[in-house]
Amino acid sequence: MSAEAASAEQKPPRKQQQRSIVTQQKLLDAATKAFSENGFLGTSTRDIADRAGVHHPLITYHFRNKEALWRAAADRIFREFNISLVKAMADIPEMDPKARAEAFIHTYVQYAYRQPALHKIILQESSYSSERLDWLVENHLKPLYDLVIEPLESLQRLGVSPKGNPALLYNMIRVTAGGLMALALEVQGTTGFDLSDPDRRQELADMIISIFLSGEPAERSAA
Amino acid sequence: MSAEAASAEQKPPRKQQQRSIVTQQKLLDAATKAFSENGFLGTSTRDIADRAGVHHPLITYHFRNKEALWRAAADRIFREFNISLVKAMADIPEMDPKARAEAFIHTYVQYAYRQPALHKIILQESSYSSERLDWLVENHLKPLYDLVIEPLESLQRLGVSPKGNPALLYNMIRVTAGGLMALALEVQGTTGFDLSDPDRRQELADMIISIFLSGEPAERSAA
DNA sequence: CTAAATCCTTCCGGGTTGGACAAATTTTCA
DNA sequence: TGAAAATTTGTCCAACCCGGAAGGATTTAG
Repeated sequence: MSAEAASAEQKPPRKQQQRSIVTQQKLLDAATKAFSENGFLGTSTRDIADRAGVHHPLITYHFRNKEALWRAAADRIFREFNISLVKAMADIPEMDPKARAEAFIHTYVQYAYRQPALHKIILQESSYSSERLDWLVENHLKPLYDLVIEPLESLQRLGVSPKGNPALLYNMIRVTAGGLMALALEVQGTTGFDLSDPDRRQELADMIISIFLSGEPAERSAA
Repeated sequence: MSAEAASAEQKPPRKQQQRSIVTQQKLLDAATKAFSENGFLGTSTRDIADRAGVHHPLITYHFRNKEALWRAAADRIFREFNISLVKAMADIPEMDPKARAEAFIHTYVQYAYRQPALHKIILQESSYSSERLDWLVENHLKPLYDLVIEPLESLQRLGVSPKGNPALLYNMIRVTAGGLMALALEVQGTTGFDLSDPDRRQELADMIISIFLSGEPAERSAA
């Protein structure tokens, strides 16, 4: 809880106050929601400040400007997601790639529900090319892909995962696990399937696993 | 080519002029792109008019207001998609549900590429509940779902499609076929997979089929 | 208690918002 | 061909919102 929250530059002689951290979080939360709903261009800094219940000049104070705020918000989402992944992987032995893949999918489904912005922001930025999309790809999406693609290929060789282009396979998994969460409202309306129900999310995760990892889930099958 | 283009109410004593149809189309095209990029709130009518290369008061003239324009644009997308589906299904005998499912997937992939707004608009409107989302569900999404869900269940019973909640299965297919197109830019950047290449789309469709319809594609395997 | 960190208030110039309306232009049809 | 209808244009509006700057008030750390 010392100085680290993205605004420190050198060595601040004073430590960051608690309330400052709180408002930064509130702003990041609000920015995340707003940006994922209306995209970067469609979102105004004032809207963000309003959602956060904070005066809008605080954005300029804590983050340099709108662009930097977007970056900070996106950064946090993907960092947190990575942390969740690392945490989930920690227990599982490296020589059990199938179990690791299952953990990956469970984590993905859970995180994407808690934080649907994970996909919505990608979606928003995929509408047209922008420096933000490039930044997202370079700093978060590509690194994760590079990390995951090799184990996935080995799962294909083992006959656990379906054959075919691994990049496609990766994206299909990603989109069924996370992309569906971005559609939760519509899915609920159209099919009645309620993704806000934990059991239903478990069902989804299990189904993804059973489809993309052939056998049934290793231990936590609960449908 | 008589009166039918969404603004006719009773029996107009004069027929609609050709140029009027053209500007309506231009406006609908522009609106579709703009709304799918920036959502309803994030889009201004002036932006739409600019994209269409048309003076903005024409929006008020041809469509009543922003809301009605959104509705007309969404309506056209989903109608056209339905037409594509019907056309694709026409050839295929009703007693070959697997072939029909394959045609469904091919059509979905192709249409979602040509018109990624098909998914982007749903995505945009799924961010928060709105009358527009309700309208979308009631008038387009639910009807399609109701039409497709029963054959899909029978495919599951036949052992062609993987077991599990059919609503989930439907959405997984939908999202891998269409949702990926909304991410085309990002997929290209992250994995190098180029969805603008027809062969690649064919590869995707074939892979979806091989995963969700067990066997290999009936006749048009070309990967 | 004092100086730094944080927050609040106010202001800015300007751009944009959705929509209204009358005048100009083009097209249809008698 | 000419008059009426359909369509387009140009302009106006009143309001509101835009991102950001600046300085004074308040809270907090040390």
